[in-house]
Amino acid sequence: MSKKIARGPYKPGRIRAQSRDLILQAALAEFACHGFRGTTMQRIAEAAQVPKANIHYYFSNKLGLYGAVLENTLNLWDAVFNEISDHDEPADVLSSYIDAKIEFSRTHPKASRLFAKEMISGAPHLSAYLQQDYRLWFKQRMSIFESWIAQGKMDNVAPAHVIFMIWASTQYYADFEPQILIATDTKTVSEQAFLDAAESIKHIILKGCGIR
Amino acid sequence: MSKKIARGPYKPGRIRAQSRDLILQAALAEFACHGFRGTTMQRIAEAAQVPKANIHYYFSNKLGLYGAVLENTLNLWDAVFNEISDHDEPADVLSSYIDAKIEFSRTHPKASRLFAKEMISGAPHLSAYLQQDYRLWFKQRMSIFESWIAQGKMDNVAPAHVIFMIWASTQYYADFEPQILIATDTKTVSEQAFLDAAESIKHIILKGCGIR
DNA sequence: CGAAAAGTTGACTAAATAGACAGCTATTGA
DNA sequence: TCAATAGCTGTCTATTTAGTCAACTTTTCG
Repeated sequence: MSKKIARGPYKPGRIRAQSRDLILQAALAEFACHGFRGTTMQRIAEAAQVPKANIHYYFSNKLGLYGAVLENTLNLWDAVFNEISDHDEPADVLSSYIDAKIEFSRTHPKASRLFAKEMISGAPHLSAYLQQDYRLWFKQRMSIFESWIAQGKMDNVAPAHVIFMIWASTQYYADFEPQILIATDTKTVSEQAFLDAAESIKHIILKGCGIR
Repeated sequence: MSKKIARGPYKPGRIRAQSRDLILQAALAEFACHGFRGTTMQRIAEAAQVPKANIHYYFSNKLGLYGAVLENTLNLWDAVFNEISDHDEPADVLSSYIDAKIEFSRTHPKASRLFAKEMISGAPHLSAYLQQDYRLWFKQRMSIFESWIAQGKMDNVAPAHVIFMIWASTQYYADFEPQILIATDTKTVSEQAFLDAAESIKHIILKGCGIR
């Protein structure tokens, strides 16, 4: 451990070494798998291959580290949330969103699992982060769905439940991977399986909502 | 704590007092919320209102207790799994199954969450329990779907993904309750919300699969 | 009844854990 | 070059935790 990176003018707490990223990455893996209380600083240190004391150099304490990991994760979510506002036709909007969500599950399974663990535990550390934007996003999408229904572009299905169904179905492929592996008797969920999943979900959601 | 129950002929480890159920119930709540490692025997003891040492009278150790809780939970799942073999028409079969799954989410949210936590953690303690029956059940349903497709009773959608979609959508209402509460800005998920969810899921899945 | 077993518990122990801290090395910028 | 600071780490400590144990109370059944 003797890697350093270029550093700008001295501003305490601004620019940090690579170790910080190693720690965040290892912490995400551990927290996603064992939750906040179930994760030990020692295990994170071992996974990141840094001494435990080094973690406490970059993060005030365990909760601080967890908060940093959560924040990283939520920024990733936001990117997917906002990636769908260009199109107008329900079929295009939902298709893109489902594709983006499935792709997120494939490329960021740990982030998805961390989020899921938080939710299942009652979101004890999450409320502070989302509250504001989250509801706004949800309400806006709800009203878009309602206008589509009014225009006869889709069936009169409760918009909230459609959104929940999309979230549930797409996140499932990251969060419940073992269940998929056991059921399908395979070792890994292939990229093709993710693509197939996206196709099936799109078919069922679009046709099921009477779109197009 | 001085309640006892009627006991049969003396067979060590056969018939146990009410405390055992209290402990199992408290343990389910704690494990479902904090996972295996994140749960302490002390907290379970407090929740069950028994001394910690009493837990170790009924259960060999923490893992033994967790195993007992898991087994209880999986027995509940099995009941739902097998509750759908009477009907023949896809619409009836899927409707009943979705209703049963949503009802399970409503009445046994903790069991659902415990199961979800296990899956997200990589199912470290679960493999031993299901493996056998689980795949069989899955394969049987898959072939039923395939025969429906062959008979033109439903669209050619990959059966596995349909099942995953039903599992994901129905379990979501138990596992991700906080996400629902935040999104819909409510305090609790009402029974009516569960019924609405079931209706929406049934509508989308059935129509989406081209059934009836 | 009364001995034996079931059921219960407070007090203890060994291990694990979060975090503190003093001292070390490497890098910076004047 | 060199002092100041960033970056790093071995060691220690107070606390929490799983699990033990011996002693206690209640129930069973001959």
